[in-house]
Amino acid sequence: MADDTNKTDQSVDFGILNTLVGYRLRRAQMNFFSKFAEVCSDLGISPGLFAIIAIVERNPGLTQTAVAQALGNDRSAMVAAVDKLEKMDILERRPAINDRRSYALFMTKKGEKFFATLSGRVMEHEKVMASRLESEQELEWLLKTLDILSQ
Amino acid sequence: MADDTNKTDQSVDFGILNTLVGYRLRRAQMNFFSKFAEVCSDLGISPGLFAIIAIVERNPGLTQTAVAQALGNDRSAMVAAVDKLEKMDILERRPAINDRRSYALFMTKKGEKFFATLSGRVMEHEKVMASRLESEQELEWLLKTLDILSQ
DNA sequence: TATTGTTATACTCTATAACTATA
DNA sequence: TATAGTTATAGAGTATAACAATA
Repeated sequence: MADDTNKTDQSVDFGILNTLVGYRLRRAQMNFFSKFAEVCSDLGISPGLFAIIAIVERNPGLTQTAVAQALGNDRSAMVAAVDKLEKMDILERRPAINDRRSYALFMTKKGEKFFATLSGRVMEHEKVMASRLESEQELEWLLKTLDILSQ
Repeated sequence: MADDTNKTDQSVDFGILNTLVGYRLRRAQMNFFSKFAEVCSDLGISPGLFAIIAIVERNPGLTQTAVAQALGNDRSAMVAAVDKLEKMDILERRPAINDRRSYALFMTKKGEKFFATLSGRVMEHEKVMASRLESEQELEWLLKTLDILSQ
């Protein structure tokens, strides 16, 4: 099977890719996403939905558009997401009191409990990954660095 | 417009998201991808296509499946990608000499020049982003850390 | 039996444009 | 005029299953 005519997978040279932050970011993020799926897919929650819940839980009363802007998503993508979360009885739309065009988003009681379970699992996974780093200081440095590269 | 009934975007509390490496990775990677698009979309190259070219350029003769495995993609996704790159006269399929099932991938002459232009642009963008870091040492540390988190 | 390239398919994510009702 | 939510739509990316040719 292996010969010296066609290269085998083991000896692949990644060349410039090894020096690119962009490529390494992609690999690391893909790994985090697949681990997230292992931990949370049975609850029907994707990373994107988790982010929405986390924002609403901390900022009750935000409109759909405000949540979208905070997360860097498009308004239109919020509709199906909030529809799903409302059907799952995790959060609910209430008419905004001062603007009849918009809805304000709030957690349900079940949603609060659900988020506690969910964030527990996510933080557990984060701790496992963070344990690969050398110190708490290194984790803080990584978070700060990723934030600098996000703008 | 702004009032104290519904929160405005400026005051959004990201809560747990601020502590999650997974979320920060996503934001940073989205930023890198949109910058990559600004720099390379006029050449018709996405980050995924760039990675394929970079691997073939450094490892001429690899099969489609070998490239897919190296990049963590599925075989089936390679077909359309290689079709496109072949139509762009960047790389070419040649029958593998010892296995009539598979093709070996090679750069064309035009592809070599194209890749030089392309990687020049990408590295320029990388330098701009890396200049936000405090030192060359910090960049090395970031690349190493992202690699650790990719497995 | 297993593997390569391929096709078909489907599902998610994302982005755009247009509509309505309100502001 | 501008904005919020919505709908329709289209594109990219990704994953699975199955098939023919070949190992």
